[in-house]
Amino acid sequence: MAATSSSDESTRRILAAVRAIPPGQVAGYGEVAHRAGLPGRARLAARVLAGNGDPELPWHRVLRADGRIAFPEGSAGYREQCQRLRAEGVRVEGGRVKRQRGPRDLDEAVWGPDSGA
DNA sequence: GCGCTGACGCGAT
DNA sequence: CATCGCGCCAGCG
Repeated sequence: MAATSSSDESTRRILAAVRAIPPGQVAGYGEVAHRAGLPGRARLAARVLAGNGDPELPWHRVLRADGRIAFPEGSAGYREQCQRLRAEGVRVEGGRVKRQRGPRDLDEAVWGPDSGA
């Protein structure tokens, strides 16, 4: 068998982390990368999503650390991601994703109450 | 072999 | 809260 390239391995892990994101919930690129065992490789996660080929991959649940859509406003990807998130019950305002639960505890509220619990 | 760009992150201003 | 700059790695010309 072909040698398991670290890059492919990392890619596989990142995709798995993205698939692990439950509906109605979102995660940041850095968060996904961290879950994949690649802390600090947020850019790599983005690269993977950009080159993915899985229609079932919930890439739309992946946003920037600020909770903002990674795509430029008005872009096709932006609209699609925004629409998909709304379809899952995610509140999107001005390209910013806000959770439905209204806890103002940033530490707990940022990316999911059960994310790290 | 080299430099630029990019679905990023975080600290500082 | 918005903006700027630096650091990070990987693909591409």
